[in-house]
Amino acid sequence: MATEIKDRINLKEINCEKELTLAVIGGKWKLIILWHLGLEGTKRFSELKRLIPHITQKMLTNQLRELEEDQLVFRQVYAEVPPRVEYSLTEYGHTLMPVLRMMYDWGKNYGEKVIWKDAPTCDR
Amino acid sequence: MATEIKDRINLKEINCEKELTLAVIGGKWKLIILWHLGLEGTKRFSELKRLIPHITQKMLTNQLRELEEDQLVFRQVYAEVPPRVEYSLTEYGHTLMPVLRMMYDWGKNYGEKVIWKDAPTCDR
DNA sequence: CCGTATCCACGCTGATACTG
DNA sequence: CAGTATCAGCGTGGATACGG
Repeated sequence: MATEIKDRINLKEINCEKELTLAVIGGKWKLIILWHLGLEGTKRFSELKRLIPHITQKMLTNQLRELEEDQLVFRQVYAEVPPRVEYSLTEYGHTLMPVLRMMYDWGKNYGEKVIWKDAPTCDR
Repeated sequence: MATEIKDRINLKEINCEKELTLAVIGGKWKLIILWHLGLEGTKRFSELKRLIPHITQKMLTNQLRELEEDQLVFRQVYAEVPPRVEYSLTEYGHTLMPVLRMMYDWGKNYGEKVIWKDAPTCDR
């Protein structure tokens, strides 16, 4: 059974609304998932799996379910054989993109200036 | 012994620079700490402890150490009795504030529109 | 006042195998 | 193809006690 959204977020004992944001995007794989869906639009489950090689099937399902509960991701199931499921950002999900872009920029600069000279790069 | 910054961040297996940002601010108490230091300036250890009631001494120390290693927080020790230690944002730490403010705004709206009518409020 | 050290519980995550 | 189910490890964080 999927976790109730309030429960999952209450567990984090939110001190401030920033932490709500963190609770929602803080999952280990959520940023990449949101990034792909935001920039490239609708993706099938298997496409996401291929785009994020290191993720396990279990975690991809898990993270997508939570994002769906949090109303950032829309899940479209087609009653076909073989089954087809497509994921996309909800309207509200799109409002996160400026935040992610800012995090991207800051992280990029931080990597270059503070951590590595050869920071890892992701397609943008 | 404090964890080496690269080690701690490498453990997260960064896929993209956004996740670097997340690795740096993702600690359970780091957002509130950064927020207080960013808006209100220099704080003593005991002041932070009072401002963040639920945090344990161990975690406050821990989170501050990591923020210091990540070069976001500056730690000033005064050789006095009783000892006095003051924390403040580094110059680089200040560059995070726009990101935090954006997260604050998004989280606030998200709380109001999606989760609760009566979202928790933090001083701003 | 500002920490460190130790112990421990819990939840997140991964590996693996199975199903409609 | 797109999932569930189960089991196990390990890191994160909390409680508590002690130290300079």
